[in-house]
Amino acid sequence: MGRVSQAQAEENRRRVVETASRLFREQGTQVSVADVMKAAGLTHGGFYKHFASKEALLGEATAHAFDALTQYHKDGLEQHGGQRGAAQQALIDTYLSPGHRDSPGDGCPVAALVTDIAREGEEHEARRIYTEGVGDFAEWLTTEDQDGITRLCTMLGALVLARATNGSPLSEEILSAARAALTAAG
Amino acid sequence: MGRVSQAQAEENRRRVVETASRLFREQGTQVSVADVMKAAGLTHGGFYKHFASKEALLGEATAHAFDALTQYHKDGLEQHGGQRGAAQQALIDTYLSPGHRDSPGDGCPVAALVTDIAREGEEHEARRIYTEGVGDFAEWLTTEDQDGITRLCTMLGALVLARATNGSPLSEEILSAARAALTAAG
DNA sequence: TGTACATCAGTGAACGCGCGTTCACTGATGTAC
DNA sequence: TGTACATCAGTGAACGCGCGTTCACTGATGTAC
Repeated sequence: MGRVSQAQAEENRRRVVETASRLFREQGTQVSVADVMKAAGLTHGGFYKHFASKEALLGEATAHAFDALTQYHKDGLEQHGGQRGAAQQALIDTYLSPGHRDSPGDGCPVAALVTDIAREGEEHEARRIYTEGVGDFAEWLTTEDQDGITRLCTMLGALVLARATNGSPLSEEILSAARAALTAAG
Repeated sequence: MGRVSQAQAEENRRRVVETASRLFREQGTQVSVADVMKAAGLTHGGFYKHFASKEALLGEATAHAFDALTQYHKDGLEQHGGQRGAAQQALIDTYLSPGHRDSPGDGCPVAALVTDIAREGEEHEARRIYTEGVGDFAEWLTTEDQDGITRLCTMLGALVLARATNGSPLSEEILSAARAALTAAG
């Protein structure tokens, strides 16, 4: 295959970032460059025409996932006619659903990347974006009565625990216990 | 070096498991067999005299960490003269301290291994032990008024989030917000 | 208690493999006239 | 609008390296007499 149009190249790049964003959340950041490129329908050699390094891709993939999260929050608010409380409750129910537990690839990046980010150096671009995203999410969850940070901790803790115990009845118990707690105190 | 006494061999094996238990919690399960052996003061070649595979080591290392957790709970209860509420409150304060955040290697295995375990197959020994450990921990945290599962979710969520945002002021905010919430609702 | 020898914990080189990254090459695209 | 040529996105082989695992070897330990 020879040269490809600028529009096609741009589209390919976008698809690589999107694919990486999904695979990193699904399988962790140790997914290989070759795996990402293959899943995006390309060969691995061309990777460095678009990105300086795998680290740079992680930065962009993280940013992409958090942009999607922000958009998701906006859409949710709009769907509930701007009623914050209703949008929050809907988010909580979706967040703590078996569906979200079973598809980390297009789910919450705060939960999916939490351990990988903790192990990256503090100066990493992905970590800066992550920290900012956590702050935004917590703010979004804040109510008159309840601290958003604590609510986020409970939601995220429940999701990652439900994933780690998936296959055991305990996994469902975790999701419903957290859902009940966040709904009652809401 | 030639053969080593049975007592020495047993001691070496114990040290490998202990070292692995620490390194897996600190850096994740992708720590290499060679790294573990080196940190235990041995060369990597002898590893397979003691363990069938790296997976088997992960199983034993996970079991070791959860045994230590159980012991920690028992000790805590004893130190507070068998008063469950006081022991729980002391645990929560330690759990959500910067000290625990900064030393995952000898900290809670539920938090340190959560993502790695989620990515292991459901039939893995380490996962069985992990799930059992989560159930025990949740039971230990239960009070008359509050569900232990939810409390565990909040604690664990706060700890992993504080680790991922470490270096930012948000990290300390997360710890103190969760501490306040878990103390007030006790 | 001493002696002869089998055992086996630990060593370090080696195995095939996949990693992140580089590079010479291809040939359609983009551009200068 | 057509033609000639430079550009460069994508390919696939190759790089050095570290991985999990294997193996021939060493020599102190454990045991049989």
